[in-house]
Parts: sequence; structure tokens; C-alpha cells
Amino acid sequence: MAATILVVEDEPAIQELISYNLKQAGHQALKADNAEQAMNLVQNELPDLILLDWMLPGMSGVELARRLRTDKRTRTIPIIMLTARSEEQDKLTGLETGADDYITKPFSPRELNARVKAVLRRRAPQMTDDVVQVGALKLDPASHRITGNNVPVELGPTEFRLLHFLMTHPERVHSRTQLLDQVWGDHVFVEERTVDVHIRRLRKALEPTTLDSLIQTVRGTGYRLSPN
Amino acid sequence: MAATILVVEDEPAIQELISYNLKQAGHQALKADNAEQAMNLVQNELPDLILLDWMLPGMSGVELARRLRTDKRTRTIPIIMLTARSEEQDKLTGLETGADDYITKPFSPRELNARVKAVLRRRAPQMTDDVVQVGALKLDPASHRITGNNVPVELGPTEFRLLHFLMTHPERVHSRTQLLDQVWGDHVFVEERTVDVHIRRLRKALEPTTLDSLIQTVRGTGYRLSPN
DNA sequence: CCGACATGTCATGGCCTTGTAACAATCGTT
DNA sequence: AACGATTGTTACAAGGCCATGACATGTCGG
Repeated sequence: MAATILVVEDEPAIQELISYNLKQAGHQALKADNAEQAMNLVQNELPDLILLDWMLPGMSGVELARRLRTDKRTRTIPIIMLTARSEEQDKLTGLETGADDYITKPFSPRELNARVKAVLRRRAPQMTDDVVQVGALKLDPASHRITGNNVPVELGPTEFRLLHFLMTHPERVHSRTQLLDQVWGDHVFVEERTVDVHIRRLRKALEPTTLDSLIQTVRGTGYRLSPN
Repeated sequence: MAATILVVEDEPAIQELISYNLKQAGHQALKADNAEQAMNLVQNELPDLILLDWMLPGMSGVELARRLRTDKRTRTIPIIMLTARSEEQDKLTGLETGADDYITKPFSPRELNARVKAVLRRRAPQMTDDVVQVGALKLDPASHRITGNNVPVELGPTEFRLLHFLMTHPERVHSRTQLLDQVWGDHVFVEERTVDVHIRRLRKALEPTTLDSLIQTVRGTGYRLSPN
């Protein structure tokens, strides 16, 4: 993992507890104790995940979540709601605002970490630091190392992200637009053909391992990574 | 999934929220915030599905739906109604105008995607990325792979779409005109006999699997795909 | 301030796909 | 059996899509 996580919680003790646990798990923790402060932090830091208390002084967590969902820049950020209540009705409302998951207080550090990891995996598998393996290709996000048939592979940043995305979504054709959205970011304006070039660079870097054949062109559609 | 979906909704926030979710699900989203704009877009783009707000400034969603149903070109387009009310009476009226489904606000992204997929599955199965199987022939839209009797089959883009359409509408004769509309697109001008040639190419590509016999000619009418 | 690296864009050339025409084969009807 | 209508099959030219190398610009560390 290497996710930046924003914790929005007005109770200092719980705030500390959560932040400490996140850091222990290898994340970077940002703190806010009200919605306004959270909004500013979100705009500046663009965290990878937000842990959001249901009850906040001033603007509630639900309202904050709703606002985050209306802004293009923040719309994609996964949200996990924290709540003391356990009523089914609240869970429904929380999910309706677009929350990705829900934790009821009190919760254990174990549960917190599990849910954080699960949400990151679901929303952005390429964000986690799980080692990915496809065929004889192995990619370790934590150490930022790639080996093919046990031979080390050197990649530039973009090719690394591209390969990471492809490896976390194998056996699936991705259009150039999808790749630009997922690997470059959906706010960037780049020519579609640029994808071709980076695919080319990626293949070239993989050639010494003979694993460049894993990256397949699907004419008229896009690219696919497959162990065959 | 690769459906073009028109979202008719006057509230910008909800508009954005819905569009974003559709894009995440792999669709292309068109936007309109009133009925007139929607009518124009529908005529030009012929979307595969329309999400229609019940309450609109000017012409209401119900009225728009009624008009779309009177025009031959737009009559077959599936419509999902969005409404804040939850009264049974409204649901009835909505369905009477020909809406295919109904979503009551507030709704979760999950519910939205589920209903969209359900309607597409019913009305335009070739738009979904569900794996299709007919006899010993299997087609997977996500990975863009085809196997017949477990033997991989290579197809060009047009033959792929043609086979996908036939497999999602088996046991049914399709005229050349219908195939041109569904596979090529209804604005394209192509000779009808071109269909024959592509059917031929499709059969040839299937020959190694002996599954070319699934594609049957119905003299004077068109072609049919059948497991017999 | 310089150099190495990274990145996006363009131009070129080749292969693949596609629509059409032409001709052969087949079917249904008389 | 013969004829016209319909469909099968092949060849081909045009166009589109993709791979590739070169190049200009940007970025970061020394």
C-alpha cells in the first residue's frame, strides 16, 4: 500500500487511534475534524481514500460525501463511513450517497485495516501493494520491482503504472480511452495514440524476458494482457 | 458493455453523479437537461438507453417518453424513469407510457447499474459484457475471445460483432437489413450483399471447429443462428 | 546550469479489414 | 428439365488501424 488516507473525525481520541493504525499499516494519514477542513484537504491533497465520521459538527458526513460526489475531481475517491449507529436505515442512506463501505463503532484495528484494504482493492487494485503475478511475470508494488522469468525488468514510471494496471486486470480488453482514464487519470488530455507508444516501450522492455507476447493487440478495440 | 446512454436530468449534481457512474461501468454518457435538448440528441445519436427524469422544466419526462414512443425510429429505445415520488400511482403511469423500468430517488449507484444492466440484458443483450454460449460456441466480450469446442477462433472486428449479435439473438431469422442496422449501425450505407460476404468469412473462420453449421441460411429471408 | 531520463506527438510504412463487383452454384417453381 | 431468383465464393482496391522510430519538450537531480 502507499495510500494517502484522510480521516475526518471530530473526536480527538478516535482520530488518533485511527491515524495511528493507518500509519502502522503503511499508509499516510491526513486529519480533519470538521467538514470544511476536510474539503480543503481533499482539494489540495487528493487522498486515495476517505474515512468519514457519520456525525460531525456543522456539515454532516453524509452531506460532505454528497458534495464530494458532485465534484469531478473528488468524485472517484472511495469513502468509508464511520458510525455509532447500527440501524439498517442509516446504512442505506450512507450507501445511497455513494459510500463504498461502512464501519460501525466500536471497531477493531483489524476490521478497519481489512475494510480499507478491501475498498482499495475493489476500487483501485493497482493502488494496493499486493504482489501481482501473471504467467511468469511478477510485479511487486512495494519494492517497485518487476521480474520476468526471474530476470529483472526496468521500467519508467508510466510503463510501470500501465503494466501494473494491466496485470491487475488481465484477460480483459481495454480501449485506449479506458487506459488513459485508469493509468494517466481521467482529467488529463493526451492523444489516444500515445497509448500505442507506451505499449511499445513496455513491450520493448519486456523483450529480454520473451514476455512481451503477454501484451496482445486486439485490433479495433484495444489491448489485453493474457498469460497465453 | 459499450452502450451509449442518454441522461435527461435538470439537476446538475444528479446529472453528474449518474453520468460518472455510467462511465465507470464502461458506458458512454450523453447529457441533456431538458426535453427539447433530449429530442435532438436522440435523433442524432440514437442512444441505446435513456435515463429520464420524471420532473423536467418545460415538457415533462412522461410527455417526452410518450413522444419517443410514437416515432418509429425511437420507439424501441429502452427507457428508465427516475422519480422522487414513490407513489404506486406514478409507477403505474410511468410504466403505461412504456418505461422499461423505474428508479425512485434517492438511489445507490449499485442499484442504478443493476437496473441499467438488467434492461440492457433484456432489450440489447449484445451491449452487455456477459459471456454468451450457444451449443459448443462460447464468446466472451470482456476478453474479446471466442472458442468453439475449446478451440480458439480468430475474427475481425465486424465478424466479431456479427457473431455476438447472432449469439445473443439465436433461433431467430434476421434479414440483411436488420443485420446491417444492428451490427453496422443504422446510419451506414452499405450494400445488402455485403452481409453475405461477412457471413461467409464468419463461416470460414468457424470451419476448423466444425461449428460453421450453426449459421443457417433461410432462403428469401436472411440468416439464423441455431445450435442444431 | 547541465545532462540524463521521461514523456507526448508526429510521420512513415506495412498489414489487416472491409466493401464491392463478378462469376459460380444452388434453390424453387413452372 | 429449364429458368429466374437467390445465395456462395473469390479476388481486389481502398482505406483504416497499428507498430515503429525520430524528435521536441519537460522534469529532476546534481
